[in-house]
Amino acid sequence: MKSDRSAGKVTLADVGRVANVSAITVSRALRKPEMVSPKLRQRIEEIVEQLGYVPDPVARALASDRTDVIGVLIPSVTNSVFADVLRGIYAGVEGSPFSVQFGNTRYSVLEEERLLRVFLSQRPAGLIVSGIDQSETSRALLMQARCPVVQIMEMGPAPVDMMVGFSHFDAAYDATRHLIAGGYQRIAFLGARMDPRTQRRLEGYTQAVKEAGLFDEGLIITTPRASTVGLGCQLLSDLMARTQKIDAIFCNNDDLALGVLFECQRRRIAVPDEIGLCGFNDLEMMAVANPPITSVRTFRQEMGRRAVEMVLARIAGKDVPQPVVDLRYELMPRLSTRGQERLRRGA
Amino acid sequence: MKSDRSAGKVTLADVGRVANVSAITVSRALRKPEMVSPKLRQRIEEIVEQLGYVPDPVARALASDRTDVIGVLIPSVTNSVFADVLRGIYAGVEGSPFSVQFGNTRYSVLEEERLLRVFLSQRPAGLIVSGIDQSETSRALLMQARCPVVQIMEMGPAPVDMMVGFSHFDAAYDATRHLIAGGYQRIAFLGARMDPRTQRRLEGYTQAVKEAGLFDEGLIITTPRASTVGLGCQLLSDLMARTQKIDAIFCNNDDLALGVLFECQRRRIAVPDEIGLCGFNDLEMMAVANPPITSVRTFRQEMGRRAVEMVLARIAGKDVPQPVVDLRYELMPRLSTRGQERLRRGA
DNA sequence: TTGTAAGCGTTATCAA
DNA sequence: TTGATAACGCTTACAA
Repeated sequence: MKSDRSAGKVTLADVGRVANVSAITVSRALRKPEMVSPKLRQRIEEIVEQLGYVPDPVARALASDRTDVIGVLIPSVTNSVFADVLRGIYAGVEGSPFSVQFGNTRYSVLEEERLLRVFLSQRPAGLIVSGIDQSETSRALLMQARCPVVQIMEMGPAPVDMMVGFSHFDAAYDATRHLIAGGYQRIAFLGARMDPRTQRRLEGYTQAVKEAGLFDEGLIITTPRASTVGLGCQLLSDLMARTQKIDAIFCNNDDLALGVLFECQRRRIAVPDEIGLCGFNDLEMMAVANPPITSVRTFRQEMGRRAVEMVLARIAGKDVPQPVVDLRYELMPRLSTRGQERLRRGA
Repeated sequence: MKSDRSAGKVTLADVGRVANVSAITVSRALRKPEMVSPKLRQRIEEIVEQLGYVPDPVARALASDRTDVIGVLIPSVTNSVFADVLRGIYAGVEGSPFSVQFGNTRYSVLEEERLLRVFLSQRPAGLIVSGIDQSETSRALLMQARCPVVQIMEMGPAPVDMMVGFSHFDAAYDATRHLIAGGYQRIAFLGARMDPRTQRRLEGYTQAVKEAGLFDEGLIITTPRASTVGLGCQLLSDLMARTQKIDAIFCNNDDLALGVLFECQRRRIAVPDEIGLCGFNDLEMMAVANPPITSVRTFRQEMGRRAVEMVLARIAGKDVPQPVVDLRYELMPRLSTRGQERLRRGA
């Protein structure tokens, strides 16, 4: 007599009983069909169908010491950048037997460490973590992890295992070069949140303006606050209060850029004729804003998809020929940075 | 001798061995401290610390027939509305021993049903599902679920168990009344995605304009495509191609509204003087757009938080005095719908 | 307050 | 190709 705890639950043994075989044979018929004779296999499949047997992932996990869960650690659920990465990750596991478990580190290295311990104690099939700035301990935990690990969002010299991302430094450097090439001389930088990736973008900007002899610390405004459109408005106000002598603004992301655009509209500052404007990430709205806003396109969904692909390949025992993938970025020049050009052309 | 599968893993039995007690006592010391004598409890805690014992959730789940996982089924990971709900859900489980497992139904009732089966087979501690339009089967599955269930995002007459949301019909009705009260006569409706919630908003709009004798089917444009800012631009173009005789637009969400604003700017259509504009959800950017855009504020994070609270209360065996919570909405009138007023005042 | 015994549903191991 | 047995680490039920 079955205990009432397992009320109604159909088990491998139940199927086996009906099929007159042992539970393990049913298990094999489902997991490794080639190990069971075709005739028996078919019979078992029918009975499974008929009884409505559903494998129990918890029991499987305990017995086999592994799960079908890929752990994902990201610093934010609301930041649309990470929402896009998540979408890519979802697309990646789609159709596979694997599922995804997220952890929100809230930009905290310590919280990341804590979550990592929790995740690792749960025998993940794979681990995807954001960035390359883990704590020493986290890094050690990841190195010891008995599953594939992918670091996403950035490129770095010492991958824990696998890596897919792009250089935020280079991306910001190139965007700034674009502004300089367009004739802008007084290029401000607006940065929010200032997580490691934002920091690197600031470094890229700094290097570019320094090389061009255009560096001015007074043109850099940063805040630890999370970026929003409203913050973009405010940072522009702060900037204008500080100095009127700017002719371009590089925003560390598109939310800020949109806010800057709105605030410019309100202040009757012409974009791009008086101020050039460049965002980062190339959110969908950038291309249809008025004017369309120059941005740096990043491949966020692709990043998630590739990370999952790499994990799955490794799990499948396949060789991953390219364990470090640089997805690059693409500068999307639009009207918002054509001010100097137009002026020169006498527009 | 321990098998090598459990390499290095510290178990309850290990702790018990060192403490000279049985495994079950250690288990109790950790889960129900009041059942173990203070002295022993403290000794056990020390040894746990010292040995670095971490409870194994998989084994616990198998033995106790329940997990600490709250399943969440949402139709989209990218839609910022659901991203906000997720944030609320995260905030809700924060600090509790519970974790969250998401499933993305991609607006498909069938996919929802499939995921529901998967989730239910995993003994969730609770279930949070979106909307009230589950399939018959899903509904039956939910009714049978041996865990608390919360439907979020909407209000409806027959909750499966608990419910927290608001009436999309009422919200849209009130927003449309606001436009009518402002003197607008030819009010268009722009709708994307057309999921059940959007449909109900369309119904609310329809009722309001019909009551006012302002209904005109030609003013309604809908598309199954997902809403984006770019789509807002395009729908405005479609609308203008169809008729010039409109003086206000109610967009079924803020993305569309923003696109409409940009497109109006491009076409030199003055908002609000020529066309009034109202969005839905009141995303952060609405308040800082140029002009600020009227919208209907919805309490998305709050919805997630409350849903989790209700689940946790029920798990804790507490009575949930209010199993159906209507979070309402708030009309946020802004400059974008003051056109007719201003005209009347001769502005 | 503590312990014993018996599972939970599956898979690994070894044997037939 | 199939099966018997023993885990996996924990908790429930019952006993002391």
